[in-house]
Amino acid sequence: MGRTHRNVTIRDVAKAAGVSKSTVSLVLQDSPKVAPKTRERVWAALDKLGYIPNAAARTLAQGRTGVIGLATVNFNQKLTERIYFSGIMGALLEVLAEHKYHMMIYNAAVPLQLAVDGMLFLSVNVDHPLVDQVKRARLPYAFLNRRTTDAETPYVSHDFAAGGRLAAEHFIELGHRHVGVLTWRPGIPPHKERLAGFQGALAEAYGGGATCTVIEATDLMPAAGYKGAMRMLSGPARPTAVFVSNYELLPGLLDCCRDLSLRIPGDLSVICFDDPWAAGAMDPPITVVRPASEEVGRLGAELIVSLVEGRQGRPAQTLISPRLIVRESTRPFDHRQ
Amino acid sequence: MGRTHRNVTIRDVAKAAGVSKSTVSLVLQDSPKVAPKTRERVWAALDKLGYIPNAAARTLAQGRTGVIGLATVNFNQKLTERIYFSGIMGALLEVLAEHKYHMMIYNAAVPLQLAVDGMLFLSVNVDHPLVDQVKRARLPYAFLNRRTTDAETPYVSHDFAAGGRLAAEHFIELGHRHVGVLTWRPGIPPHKERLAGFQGALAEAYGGGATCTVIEATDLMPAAGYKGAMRMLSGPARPTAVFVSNYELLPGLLDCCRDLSLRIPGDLSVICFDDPWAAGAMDPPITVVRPASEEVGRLGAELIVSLVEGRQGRPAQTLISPRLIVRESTRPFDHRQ
DNA sequence: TTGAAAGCGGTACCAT
DNA sequence: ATGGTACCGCTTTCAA
Repeated sequence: MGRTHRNVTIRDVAKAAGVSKSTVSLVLQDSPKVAPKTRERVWAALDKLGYIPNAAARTLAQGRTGVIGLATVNFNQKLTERIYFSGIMGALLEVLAEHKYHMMIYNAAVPLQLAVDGMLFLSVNVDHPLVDQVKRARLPYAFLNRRTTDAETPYVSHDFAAGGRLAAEHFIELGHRHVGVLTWRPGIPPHKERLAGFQGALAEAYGGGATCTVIEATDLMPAAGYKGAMRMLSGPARPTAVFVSNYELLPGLLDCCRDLSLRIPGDLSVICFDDPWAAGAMDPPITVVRPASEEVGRLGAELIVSLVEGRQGRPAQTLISPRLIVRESTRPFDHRQ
Repeated sequence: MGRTHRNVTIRDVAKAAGVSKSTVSLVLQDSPKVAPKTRERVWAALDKLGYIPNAAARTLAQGRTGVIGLATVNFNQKLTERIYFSGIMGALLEVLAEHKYHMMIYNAAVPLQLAVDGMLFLSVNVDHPLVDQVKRARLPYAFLNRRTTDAETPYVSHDFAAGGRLAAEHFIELGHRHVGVLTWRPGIPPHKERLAGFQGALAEAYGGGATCTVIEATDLMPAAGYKGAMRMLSGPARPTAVFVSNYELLPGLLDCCRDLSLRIPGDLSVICFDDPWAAGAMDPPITVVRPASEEVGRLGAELIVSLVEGRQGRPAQTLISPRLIVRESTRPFDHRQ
């Protein structure tokens, strides 16, 4: 399977068809300026020799690749298994395909050979060195799942704060005053914003008259979720409602409730950020705040394509609001408790 | 963000440093043949001008891209959300990065511009037109999640039949004789093999002395799983154990059991092919046959790299056996029932 | 140690 | 309608 023979080039085809390179090139581009008879002869030669165009040569000549890059800091097992990855990925690929673009995946671990017309940064911080390289190459780019403070840098992200608010407001409506948040790395933007939104809504509704216990899991393994949940739920000042800020912590929480014989939603209301697989088929079906990852993917793809193709149509900065999906893990606070 | 200015080329750098293109090229490749002083001058110019190499030009000159392609027939929302996709993807990206390759994703929906050193086909049938194109281009390639009948075509896949057998053997050990399989499209290779393995083991153990009800879901939506499960479980000849051949059908089955007040594993033992998210945190934790997707990704990446680089090290055809993970959804058949 | 020049495989302009 | 030819940006001989 090695590359033994030289590949067939446009030149070979030209010779075989008895025409010039230019003519073959025109035929390949379906130009109307070629006489039907010539066209046929060229096609025959193309077919017979099994011509396959050389993408690099074409790119070099045209200055465009027909490829959009997707870069992230760490494409690894953990990342690709995360729920938001697959959602975004599918939408990106669908929309890019509609616009006739392929996608190249750039791993920050590999020295990057820029061979794309534009770049999407997925969950990459704005000040990452990768970004500089792309800027220097003068490639159009946009951020996904990250927002920026300036008004120029294009991005499509979730309104994480709105998501947090949604959860808090649902709890508030149900009369819960003693609530908890199970989170992870509350310092990084997406989690920080969820928490801020949640606490903001709480403060607006109750002023200081509510308690909100924030527990930070040490990592995203089920065991860490369990331990965090245990810390929150085993004490005397147990909250009556918990917002799980990251879906990967949910199984641990559910296990913990089972072990403590806490019924959901009887003893504890639960909202999960993210709508993980089978959340609706769990026992009980879990109320979630669902970020529209597909939407981010879709708009992100449209955005980068419009930037690449120089259309200025769509807004360069978009924030998508998550949706609250009420299922059966939340219920009104029972004052007789 | 348009491409206004021309990009800095090796030629500009050469002029700025007062040397020739060749010297700059040598410096870029860390060649020892350049005098230290010259090297420094060139570096300074490189830096000052913010030079970014043009990948297409380099590829054209060298005949290699440093990119491996991943092609599938339909990269869409549904696919990327499938459990095996993320598992394979993560492993592929990790291993390719170790070997300094990026990955290009080819969507069969877009006319394919071959700009890679080798191609992986993910769940693409061997006779698909895509494959022909790649063969004609004389690119090394390998199949993932598909096996071939000949002895040459390289592939890495799961031993789906072994997976089916594993499930059946577990049921047999537990004394179940009346079993069911909830499947989908039993005609396509991966599903066909699971079913064949399952039924084969059953026949070996019991000869004709067992009943195996096979129900085919109409699609992979939860509702279809529910309907299929209902057909299997609501009749009088209800099996005592069910093998769910596709994880996407599992939620429907669980719902159905709840509605029919069938306890798992008390009234029904359940094994699921695939180990979906939170299967171990469900109530009860589900016994599964887990295909080693990461392993397929890892070996697939190693394989294509070795083919591209002309090393003949590793076997070209590999089948990975799934593992049975016994949790709490299976138990011995109770003859007093 | 450095430079000149010939490709790599296309595209596109300008003649004819 | 077709052919000649000058690029596109980089690598890689080959001479000097």
